[in-house]
Amino acid sequence: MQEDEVVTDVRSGAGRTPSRAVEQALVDAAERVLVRDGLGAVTVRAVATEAGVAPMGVYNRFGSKDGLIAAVLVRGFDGLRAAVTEDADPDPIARLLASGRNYRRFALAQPQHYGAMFGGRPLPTEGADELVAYAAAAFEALVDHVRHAMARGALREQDPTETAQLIWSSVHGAVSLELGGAVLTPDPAVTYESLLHLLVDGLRRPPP
Amino acid sequence: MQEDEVVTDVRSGAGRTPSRAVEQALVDAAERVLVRDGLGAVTVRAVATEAGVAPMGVYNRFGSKDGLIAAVLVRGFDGLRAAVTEDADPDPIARLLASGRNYRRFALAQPQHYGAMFGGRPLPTEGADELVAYAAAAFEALVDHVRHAMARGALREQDPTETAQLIWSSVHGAVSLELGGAVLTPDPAVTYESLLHLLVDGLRRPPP
DNA sequence: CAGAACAGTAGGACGACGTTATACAAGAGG
DNA sequence: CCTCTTGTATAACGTCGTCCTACTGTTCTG
Repeated sequence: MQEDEVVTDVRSGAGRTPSRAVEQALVDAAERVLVRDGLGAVTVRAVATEAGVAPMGVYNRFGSKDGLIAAVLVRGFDGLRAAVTEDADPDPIARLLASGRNYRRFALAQPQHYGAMFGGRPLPTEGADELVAYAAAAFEALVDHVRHAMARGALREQDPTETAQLIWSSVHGAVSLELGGAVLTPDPAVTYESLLHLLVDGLRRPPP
Repeated sequence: MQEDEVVTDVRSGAGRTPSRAVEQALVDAAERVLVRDGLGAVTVRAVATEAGVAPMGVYNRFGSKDGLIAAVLVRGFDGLRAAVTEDADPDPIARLLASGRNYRRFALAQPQHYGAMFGGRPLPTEGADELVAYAAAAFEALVDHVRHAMARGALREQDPTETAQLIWSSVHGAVSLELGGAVLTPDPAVTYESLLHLLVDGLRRPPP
């Protein structure tokens, strides 16, 4: 934790520290436990057992339980960014709609990840910088789509961050409520689709 | 827990059980601890100490820690309903906008409550019925505003629940992200105002 | 090639948590 | 007056996150 230890060379994989594999195994195990048993079941002992290492390994590698969870959430944010980025339809509006649908699909497919990413209150302090960077990258992907749409004249020109924030707020709220079982309409998918169209229609460039 | 014990009469307040006061004291204490130290600090022992009773009182009165927290959240949802209901401007659109602003004001004024109401994942099982009822009442207040606006011809006619769900999703998402420090625009209040207008404009009855 | 220095591991221990079991005090019914 | 129910208080159990101590294997120096 003091300062970066300069590793002179990489040693072709399993050289200096044979424990980079342990690091990977711990994150894998934590992710498995998270998906299988929920965030509450992600305990240091359970993850260490699942990974086949001693509980102390968590503290050697990640500093604390929060550091380990942060490593898992980094993967989550990266997956979210990938979901938002894929299906880059050339048509700007189609691309935005696809991003919104993929956002929801990701959240419903990885509800435990999504809940831990946005529901768990105090974001882990350990490894928070990396976490924020990955979260910002996911948001930036959305901003890029907005910029693309504005450049093509498909969305009203204004600060892209402002517009992206509006979209993210609405989309996150809808997904968050749906995961919490608080969507009271008969078909959440239909309501979500209405929301997406409400957003893009409202943000469209008004006809000349 | 078996079945409803029929209390023959009310006994003018402090009759049969002198512990209704203890119940009140525990909820008050839990609320104080929640506001002062956050949800994580709401432990059975801490609340009992704050209320000046033994930890067992929590289990006698509420069955579990979750039951106690549910009692606190009932107050929270009631406050949220009150916030959404107040300022019932006769103009439907003004009323909707005021509700949205009051919703955010409530969340920012009671961030710990709001976080526990929507952020804490497994909603407490104990007293869940009452909790759901109060949450539904808050949502129903919004549905009423939407119905009022539709009846006056200010909003496009469709299922009011559907429309209210759209509004709630967006508003909750914005507030939730703001409480989590994830609003990346310079002035969250301005962005929130944009969101409110985007919603009401998009839901307005199109000109004839 | 031998010994020193050291990062990483293993296991147990500490305090705090939610919860439960056991023993005790106080008011209602006969 | 005795009994029985009801609620309280104390102490304990198991698990959690975290830390301390002893130990092992590797890496560098001579």
